[in-house]
Amino acid sequence: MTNIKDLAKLAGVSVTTVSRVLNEHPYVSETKRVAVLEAIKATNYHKNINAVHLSKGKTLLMGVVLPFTGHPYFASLLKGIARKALEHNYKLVLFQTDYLESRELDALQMLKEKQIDSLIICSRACSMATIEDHLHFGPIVLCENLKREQVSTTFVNHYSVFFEALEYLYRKGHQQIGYCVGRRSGSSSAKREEAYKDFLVKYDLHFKSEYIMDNCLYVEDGEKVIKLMKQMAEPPTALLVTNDQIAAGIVTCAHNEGITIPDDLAIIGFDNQPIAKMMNITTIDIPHEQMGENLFLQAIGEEITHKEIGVNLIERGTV
Amino acid sequence: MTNIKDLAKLAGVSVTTVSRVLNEHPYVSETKRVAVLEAIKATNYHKNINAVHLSKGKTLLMGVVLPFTGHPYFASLLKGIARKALEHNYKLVLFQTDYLESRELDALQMLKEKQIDSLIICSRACSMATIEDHLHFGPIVLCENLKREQVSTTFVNHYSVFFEALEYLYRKGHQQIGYCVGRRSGSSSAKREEAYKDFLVKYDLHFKSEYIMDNCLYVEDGEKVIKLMKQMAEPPTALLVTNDQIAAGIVTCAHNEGITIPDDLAIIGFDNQPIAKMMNITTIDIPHEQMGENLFLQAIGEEITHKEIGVNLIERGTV
DNA sequence: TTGTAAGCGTTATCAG
DNA sequence: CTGATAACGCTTACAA
Repeated sequence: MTNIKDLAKLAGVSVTTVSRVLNEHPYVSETKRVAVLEAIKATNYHKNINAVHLSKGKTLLMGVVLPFTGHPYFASLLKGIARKALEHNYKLVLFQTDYLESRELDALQMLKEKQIDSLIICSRACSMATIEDHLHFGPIVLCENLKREQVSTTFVNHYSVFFEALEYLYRKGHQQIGYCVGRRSGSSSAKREEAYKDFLVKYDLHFKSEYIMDNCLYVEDGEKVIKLMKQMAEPPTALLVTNDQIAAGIVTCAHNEGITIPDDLAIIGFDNQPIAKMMNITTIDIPHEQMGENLFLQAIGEEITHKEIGVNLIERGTV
Repeated sequence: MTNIKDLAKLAGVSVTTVSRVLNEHPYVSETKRVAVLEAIKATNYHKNINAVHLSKGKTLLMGVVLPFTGHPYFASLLKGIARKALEHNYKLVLFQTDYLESRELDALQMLKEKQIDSLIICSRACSMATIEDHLHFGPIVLCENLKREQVSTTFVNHYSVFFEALEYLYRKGHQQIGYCVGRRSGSSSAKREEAYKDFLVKYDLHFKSEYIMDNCLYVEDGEKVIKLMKQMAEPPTALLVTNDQIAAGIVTCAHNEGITIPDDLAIIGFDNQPIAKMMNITTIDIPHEQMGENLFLQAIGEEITHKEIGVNLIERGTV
């Protein structure tokens, strides 16, 4: 494997000069430049990037922490991040955590060890204290509604979005409203639960814990939701479903079970995915790719910022 | 940022000794070990991994090239790869190519520059010649039906799988069979087209180019397929759909359009995704995660191997 | 415009 | 068991 020193010898110049043409610095005479270029061709030379990293203390590698890539929510986020990464010449190192804290710690460790320059955590499992402990090794950005001094965030205000959606359903005549989330212990779900309870108080409705359905992630979970509802003495007349995939599963399954939508059951999905359009599902459009882009930009930016992303209700046929 | 030299000074030993305790070598006296360990605690020391990489010439980083992560096929592959990566202490660098050759070249470049030890290409856009040019920089493994001397592969025999599926439909009485693929120019699709044509010849049926529908990737493409079929004078009575998502879209859409399944139209999906089970779609089970695992193992293995993965027809209600 | 030489932080070799 | 010292391959003052 030929290196910069060999090149120098071959071209009859110093390593510095070689480095200069490699990095397109000015102040290299045309003659020498050509000589070096020829040596490069002749030897099929290419840099050892690890040496560059060591020397510069930077890697142009960004870590991305997410529980799984298969879920459309994270896939969209990732798409936005990847787009900006490409533009800015960064590569992405993926950490699929399955919500295991240990995997998140792996990522934090790589930040420590300087193998990645910065870290985007799309969904956090570890404590904020742990995050803060690692902050001085490099920028960490989060995708949640938080406004700490030292951490940039991009987020949707799940509280107000949820509250408004609930009021929308209330105005449409619903008083028994349930909802499905992916992971009730997550920070977004906490905000949603808060909104839900405040909504109930405001309209003097009472809380039924069975109306909150947890662990809904994929289309097939729609079946589970319908089953749960059939077991209820007084099932909800409307459902907020935090992802269109599950909303689609519910709609399909309801159909098989002879439940009419929206008459027997109204549905509002989230994300405005293509499937929602196809199945004419009322949904809340959330620009995930744009969020991903913003996360990336924050991760390479100097200042700490907090960006709230706006959402948009798309009225279709399920309410 | 404290380094190994500082530690040595602090603990009153040589850098070599520090390195030894860091890497858990034997032959270090308990006294010195403890001294070093204490120095590590005291300084909150952590290795600079880039120096390790440079020194060792290895990174424990594996590149993964795929067009997009949102698609369930690639997501499953990635899941399998990630699982094994975790086990073997590798991290993954993601290259989302959108089938752009230039992005694939980025990955190849990183292999050259030793930033990644090896490369898994889940779906190839560049030529085999390009691949072969990079082979001596590190192992490259492919996910396609190919048996070259120097490249390991894990694959499904799309020719025979398709052929058998076609014969299955034929036995069920279908003579007008169409099919949908994601990317007709891909190597798997080429095999499928071959099988399709051979099937037609064998049973003396004639070829209709409109029966091959390209660019079907997501659920929503089901709508497109139904539209296309409605424009045909003589639409197919059965469809092979290379992904369950699209099959699901077709089933849903057909329903809306008053097309009865399987009477008016029979459907076989591919992949055996949960949605297929939920919607009772006959499908061909392909163990993608297992493929991903195998790809990873090949990428870190010494020898070149070629592994064909078996598939399994799941008979349900759409044929 | 060019080159020398000192880092960057480890690991590996080899002699003791 | 221990420690000098030479790699690893590149960047970057600094001097010329």
